[in-house]
Amino acid sequence: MLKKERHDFVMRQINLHNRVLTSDLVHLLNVSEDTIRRDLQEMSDDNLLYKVHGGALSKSYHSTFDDSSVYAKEAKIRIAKKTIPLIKDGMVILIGGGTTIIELVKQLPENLQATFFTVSPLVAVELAKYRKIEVILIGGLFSKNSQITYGGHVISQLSEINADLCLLGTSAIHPKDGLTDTDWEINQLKKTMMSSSRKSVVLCISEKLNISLRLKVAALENITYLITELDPKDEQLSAYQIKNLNVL
Amino acid sequence: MLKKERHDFVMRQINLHNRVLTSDLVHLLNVSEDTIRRDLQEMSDDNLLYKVHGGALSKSYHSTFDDSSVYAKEAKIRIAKKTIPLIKDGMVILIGGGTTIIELVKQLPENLQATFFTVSPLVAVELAKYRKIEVILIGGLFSKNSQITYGGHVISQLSEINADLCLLGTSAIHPKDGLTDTDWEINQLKKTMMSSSRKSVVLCISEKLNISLRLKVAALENITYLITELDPKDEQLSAYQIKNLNVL
DNA sequence: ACTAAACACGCATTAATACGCAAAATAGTA
DNA sequence: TACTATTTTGCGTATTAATGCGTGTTTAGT
Repeated sequence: MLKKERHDFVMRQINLHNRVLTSDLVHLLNVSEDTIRRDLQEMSDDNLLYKVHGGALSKSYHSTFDDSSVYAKEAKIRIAKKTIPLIKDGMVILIGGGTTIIELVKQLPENLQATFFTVSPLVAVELAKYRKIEVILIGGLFSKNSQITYGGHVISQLSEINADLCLLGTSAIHPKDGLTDTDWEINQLKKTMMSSSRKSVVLCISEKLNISLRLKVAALENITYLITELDPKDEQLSAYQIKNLNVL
Repeated sequence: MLKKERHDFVMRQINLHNRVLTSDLVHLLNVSEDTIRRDLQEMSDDNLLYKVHGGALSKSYHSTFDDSSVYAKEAKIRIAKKTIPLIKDGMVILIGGGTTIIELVKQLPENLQATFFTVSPLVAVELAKYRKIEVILIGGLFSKNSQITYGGHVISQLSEINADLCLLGTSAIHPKDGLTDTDWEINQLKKTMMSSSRKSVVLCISEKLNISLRLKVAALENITYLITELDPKDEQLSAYQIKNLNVL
């Protein structure tokens, strides 16, 4: 294989997954580590990628993506870490939008093999970086506010799905009022997503606890897992320790 | 065998396989390495192929992945500027994916009021920034390679639409072979998009000119506008000056 | 602070290339 | 046809590029 072809291959991998491992390339291209390293070095000199120990990263990924501005990122990563054990190979999963969900997706294990349905383009793009994950983006009207698709078409598509797990971010949760929201469309969406899957997981940073908004999405009883960044035994969570709801 | 015949042979090989090895050509054409090298050098000088150590590559192969860099950005903005007058208030528009299209979207006038259908989440997100634009994201399987939705569901949705305009980026365009592509799914998609709209606009940076790939999307005759960053009178475009095709 | 993996460097080997020149092929002309 | 001018080709030789291996060093993860 010609050097230029290798370079293009690497660029494809990087555009695709935002990262490549030297060891993978060695295996995929059947050349020595040195050759790969020299390739990466050269491409790095040409400003085509960002070289790191063990491989290389997409330049754009590294510069344009401003992770730092994500609010409460640490907490969201803690939540993600606790959520991942619930996701198993072969599952069919409905996943919502929002920054907590995006953070979760970024933490997924590299070799997870699963099918994800989502209404969020950004989540779809992020999920697409995983080689073994199949992504289905539910189409419809695109909401400028919430950056998700909505509308009757979306609802009807969602209701035809039979998923194992439903992963949702939270606007507000309250011991008595359960899961609530302000936006009618999102409300409808979340309801449908929950009723289309066997189990539902609600990801919630602690500051959204004990808040109640106007539109009810679901009662606490209908949630299977509630995941926050807090210790499950934390007293802030005591009001949520009810039957059938696993607080993690 | 005459030199011209050898050149044609090489071009066929390149259009077919995207590459040729010097050593293969020596064997296939029964001439010395020097002759092959001189041939390749000559064709490279004529901008017909991209010469590398060990052989030569199709120009399209070379130019496929320069997207992430700012290199072609100027050209893309020029293209966008020329395209905008074609877009009028009230139109229903099908729009594809790709960086040229993204650049176009970024240049749209703030007050444009139109309805856009797209298969690209990234384009949808970008379009959503315009207050008066309605965005419909066509849902389906999400392609990791091309970052667009594809599959039967997408096609059937698209075919129900009756749009005024169809805006497409280009993989390759050729005076005889018309619009071509390598990827089957994208090919299907583009075909459907074009047949679902009254007029079609092809945005094409000049380095994609005179390249032919394996799968045919459309003949030149079926394109309404071809827009490049070049002056319409540029000689590189003379082969595209045919009836019913407006070169801008 | 320790260990395995990842890395950089120099070197040898092989492959690919460029260059000059002479033989061969081709084209043009009387 | 014969003769010359021009182009094209192949070969020998020198040069350059690409690759893999051995060595010692650096790095990341625990």
